[in-house]
Amino acid sequence: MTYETRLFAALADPTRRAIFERLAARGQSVSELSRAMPVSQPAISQHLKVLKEARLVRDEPAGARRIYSIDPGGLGPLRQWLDRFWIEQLAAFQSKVDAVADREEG
Amino acid sequence: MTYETRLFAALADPTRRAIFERLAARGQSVSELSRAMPVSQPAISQHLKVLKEARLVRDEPAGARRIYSIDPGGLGPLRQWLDRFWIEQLAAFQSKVDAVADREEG
DNA sequence: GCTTATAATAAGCCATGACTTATGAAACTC
DNA sequence: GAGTTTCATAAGTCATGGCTTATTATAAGC
Repeated sequence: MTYETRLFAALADPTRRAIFERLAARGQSVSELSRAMPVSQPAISQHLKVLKEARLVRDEPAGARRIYSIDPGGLGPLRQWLDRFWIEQLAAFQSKVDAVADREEG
Repeated sequence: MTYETRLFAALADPTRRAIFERLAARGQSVSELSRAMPVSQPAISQHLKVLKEARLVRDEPAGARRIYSIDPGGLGPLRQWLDRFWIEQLAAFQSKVDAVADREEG
């Protein structure tokens, strides 16, 4: 699986996005997340694994706990992907503008 | 299913992203897409349906054909979602800066 | 040291999703 | 108008994904 696909797939699940958004507000442990969410602890751990493999999240041991938090640059590739189309759309728009200009000249 | 989920889910499939990227370059018909891609015509139609429901793509009849193209504002919600975290991350950074400033003052 | 808390992994279940072939329905081409 | 092209939908198959309960490993606390 491509890294890009991993990224989009990680964000495609609503539970996983909810976890990500919680972590964006504040880093926290697995148990804290699982207490706040309507799924079991193993489910949370599995989601965190997927998020981590997509480099959206990182973890750090803290005693028996493990604090998960947002990986700061994690959304960078998503932004880059998005910007590609921003550019392309601009280019497409520009060529239409040019076409009109040419028509009015000629 | 939430609209946001539909959007991410639509982009999570690599074949579907490939279709989207082709259409970003140039609007084209189903048959044209299916000739260029390694899946059957029905598969293409099914993918286009998903992309359309995510408002990433629109279509227009042209005789027996049907020309699909990018929906211009389709990526807007994705950008907005992304910007939310951009802001949040900035805010988190700012509070750290403030903390350091307070420490140096006190 | 024994118990308790925390989190990861294993195994199994069920729904969904991506694909296929087959078919039907419009619209053009001659 | 018969044949052809184009596209959507139906139906079926197979793999994957998200969840559960059960279990194990590691660290804390008394």
